Amino acid sequence: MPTIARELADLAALIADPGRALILSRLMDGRAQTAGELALVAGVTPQTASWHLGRLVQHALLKVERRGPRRLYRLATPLVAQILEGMMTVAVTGPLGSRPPARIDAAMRRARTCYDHLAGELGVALADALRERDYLVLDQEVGELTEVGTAFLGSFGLDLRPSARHRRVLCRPCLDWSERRPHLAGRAGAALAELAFQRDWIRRRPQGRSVEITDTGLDAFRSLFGVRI
Amino acid sequence: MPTIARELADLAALIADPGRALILSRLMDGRAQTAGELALVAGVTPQTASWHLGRLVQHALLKVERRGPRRLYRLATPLVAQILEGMMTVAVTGPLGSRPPARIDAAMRRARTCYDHLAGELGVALADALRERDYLVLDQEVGELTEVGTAFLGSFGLDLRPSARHRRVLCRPCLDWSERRPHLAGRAGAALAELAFQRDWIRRRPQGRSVEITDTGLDAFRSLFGVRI
DNA sequence: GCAACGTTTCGATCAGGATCGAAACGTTCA
DNA sequence: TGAACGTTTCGATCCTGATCGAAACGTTGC
Repeated sequence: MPTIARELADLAALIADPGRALILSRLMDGRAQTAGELALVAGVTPQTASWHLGRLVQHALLKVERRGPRRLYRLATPLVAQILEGMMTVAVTGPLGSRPPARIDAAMRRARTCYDHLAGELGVALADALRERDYLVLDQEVGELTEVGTAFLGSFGLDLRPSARHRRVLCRPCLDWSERRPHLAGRAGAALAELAFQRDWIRRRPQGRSVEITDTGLDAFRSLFGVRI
Repeated sequence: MPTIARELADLAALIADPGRALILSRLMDGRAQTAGELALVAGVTPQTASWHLGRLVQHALLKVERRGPRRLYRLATPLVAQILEGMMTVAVTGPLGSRPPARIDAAMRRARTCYDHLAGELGVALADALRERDYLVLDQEVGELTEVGTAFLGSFGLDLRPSARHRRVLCRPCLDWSERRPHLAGRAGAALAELAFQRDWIRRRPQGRSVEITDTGLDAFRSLFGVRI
């Protein structure tokens, strides 16, 4: 009877080291980083980081790709990001009565990417706004884009019509760990985030996965989507 | 920037101990167990188990309830079960090339409960059968009961009409870690599992969360649902 | 109130793994 | 080919946390 519990414990042990958790958290935007950069993120020497990265690759949480003399590490699959995000939600719910928002980084709470879509106050406010206009139906477990919603997003050039070609689901809720309410994920969430980057409404910060909302972005989110933020 | 990663690491450390993982795994059927029973499950002395249980309660993974001289422990919320289930999926995907099914307990793989619904070969086959008859649409991220499906399940006395009263979602996919394909969760999955217990199609085994499929159960699943198992 | 039982607290011990210095490896570029 | 750089391997050290014996605690039932 033990085996699956053992696998669970082994996986958890892999995430349980503060340095490795920092590395995983850093890679949750889906981008790749070199071993040296990740050593800085984890706050350890390169040789220690190498040991950690080796373990993460060996257990298939990360995959590595050689780019010249350096090695680029990234999350092995989107599923890994999704599980880590879920764990963060549980982690923050934490000790009863909760002490959560206080200890959370302000920039991360404001706006960040969650693998390929938007999260944080911005992500949740965007989902709320779309819902208020009846573009979207979304609760903690399921989500659906309405016809007017599809048309509305289509007016920005996003093709979100259901299609057999795409294996990926159109619209899915993703529980936001900092806001504790769902934001928009799936193909629709990813397309919206991509649009925001392209129009310079948001910009990636040099490190970390928090993003900066530009002035034009703030205007756009408010006037075009009715976001209250 | 570090804080959320730190929370993640702390949570993972909590699950990373083999004994605690066994305890959590044991409680994933949603039922409560006494401290003494859980000590046996974890394979440690009562005082060690007490130390583990204390940590799990302190970090809000478990909640405890006093029943006379003994204390009953159970998972704090369904979200905890959901996350653990997700972690198991990632854990089993594990090392490239995979060595998964071999090390997994046969009874668990055959049929088990996943908090409140059915999982394992039985759970996945049931979802497949419902899908083949166009009662259900289900992929890895979203699920929906069709009108004929709602009517079909209604003929067993299950009231699965959408309702504002129920906060809980009707139908949701849950990735099965042993089969690596989605099975049916949400209100519909829970109702179906309850039906199966009531009609004695399946029985809980004394310990663990695997279930036994009775002879009448096997007949019922095959003839009534078209399950190939 | 006392005895019995399940459970927790305390204290000491022990082990696994994270860490870094030193050195080797492998790739790129001159 | 040799030098420079990023990265990994090796070896030794150190520290956190899991473990159990012993004892205390709290509840129930007589």
